[in-house]
Amino acid sequence: MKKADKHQKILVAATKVFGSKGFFSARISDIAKEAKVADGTIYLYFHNKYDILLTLFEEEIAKLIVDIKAALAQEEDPRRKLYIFALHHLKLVIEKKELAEVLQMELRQSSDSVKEYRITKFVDYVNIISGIIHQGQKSGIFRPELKPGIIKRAFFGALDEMSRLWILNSDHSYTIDDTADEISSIFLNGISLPA
Amino acid sequence: MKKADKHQKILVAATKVFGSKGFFSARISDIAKEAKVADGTIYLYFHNKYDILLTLFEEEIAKLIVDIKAALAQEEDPRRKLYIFALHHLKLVIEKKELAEVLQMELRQSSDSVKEYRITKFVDYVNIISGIIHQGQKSGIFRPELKPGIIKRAFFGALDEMSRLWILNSDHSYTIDDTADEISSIFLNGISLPA
DNA sequence: ATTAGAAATGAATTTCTATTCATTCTATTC
DNA sequence: GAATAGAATGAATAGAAATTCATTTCTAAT
Repeated sequence: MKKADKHQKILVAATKVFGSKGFFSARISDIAKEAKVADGTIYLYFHNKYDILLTLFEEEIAKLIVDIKAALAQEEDPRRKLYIFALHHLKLVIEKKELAEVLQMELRQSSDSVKEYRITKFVDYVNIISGIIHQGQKSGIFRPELKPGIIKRAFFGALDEMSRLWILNSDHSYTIDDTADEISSIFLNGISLPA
Repeated sequence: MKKADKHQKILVAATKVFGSKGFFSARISDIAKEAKVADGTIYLYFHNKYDILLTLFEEEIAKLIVDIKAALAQEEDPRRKLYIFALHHLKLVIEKKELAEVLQMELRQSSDSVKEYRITKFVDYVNIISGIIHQGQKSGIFRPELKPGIIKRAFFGALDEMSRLWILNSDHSYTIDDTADEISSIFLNGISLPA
């Protein structure tokens, strides 16, 4: 097995274990077992437990950004773009459940040391939303008085919360497409009827 | 000092410590020190570390529900109610920063054991939102085709994400009122201009 | 003032697990 | 097929903290 393969294999295992038990409750030996390597082997590829989490986070968000940007490039209309972003984000939850769980956690971990780091890659991701909003305001489609900085957070928060619902419940009354549609519709048109 | 006081004193200390270091990185001895009691004393009031977190969560959410319901009772219009909910939720972040941090974490902790429990009280809280939506749909103010179950999550998610921003950043460009206003405005009216 | 019972203490114990490293395995080269 | 270097192993170590409990301190009733 190539070196890169084992690195990857450990990351995949770690994603699974972190996703199900959470970072702190996850044991190195759990990850090792899942990856079918010895405990010590993990330290040939990562500095320590936390390093596994960070690497995971970095690499996966980077992939996500590439994917979503490619999908958005196909589309001109900011309204459609918002929908596409929602769809992509929610798809992640279906296709990479464990990863989604890890991201959710990692983002919230309130430990001062974690607060420091984190940011960079994730900020890039969320800024894709404000880019869309901005474009829509420039072309006169979105209300100009709204602050992209708030909207991006609100939109991301809404999606993130839906993801959590998906992860926690197993019922799944709604499809991904319906959910993406409803969320983007709420943001685009609001919930009030015209007076 | 009365027994109940010490119970409370430990909870307050725990809120502070959990909020700043996170549940797992928080030490019982940190909490003891903060509460100015001996380590062992904590075990006279709580079964274990996790029990502190759960109690905290339960008691505080219960208070929050009472508060917010009282505020809502003053108001008839569902649109105003949504704003009031937002305002109250965001105020929590200002007034009880540490508590807000604990709630954020606790909600996300993905460890199967935690997933089990959690729910009850928190569900009650979020259901206040769907109650408002429902009322608005019944009285013909909100679009009837939207699903309250999704909206409540989206709305809560948006607020929760704003809270996180507040906790993480110290810049705070916007006031609480403006933010509550903007978030509820987005939900009520959407971001698109009339065609 | 005495004292029984409750409450609090914090050093000692126990448990748990991340990390290390001496040893073993594997594959490549001559 | 022996030699060598790189990779992998997993038992042993070390450190950290949750929890316990023998002892001390406080409280209030008589």
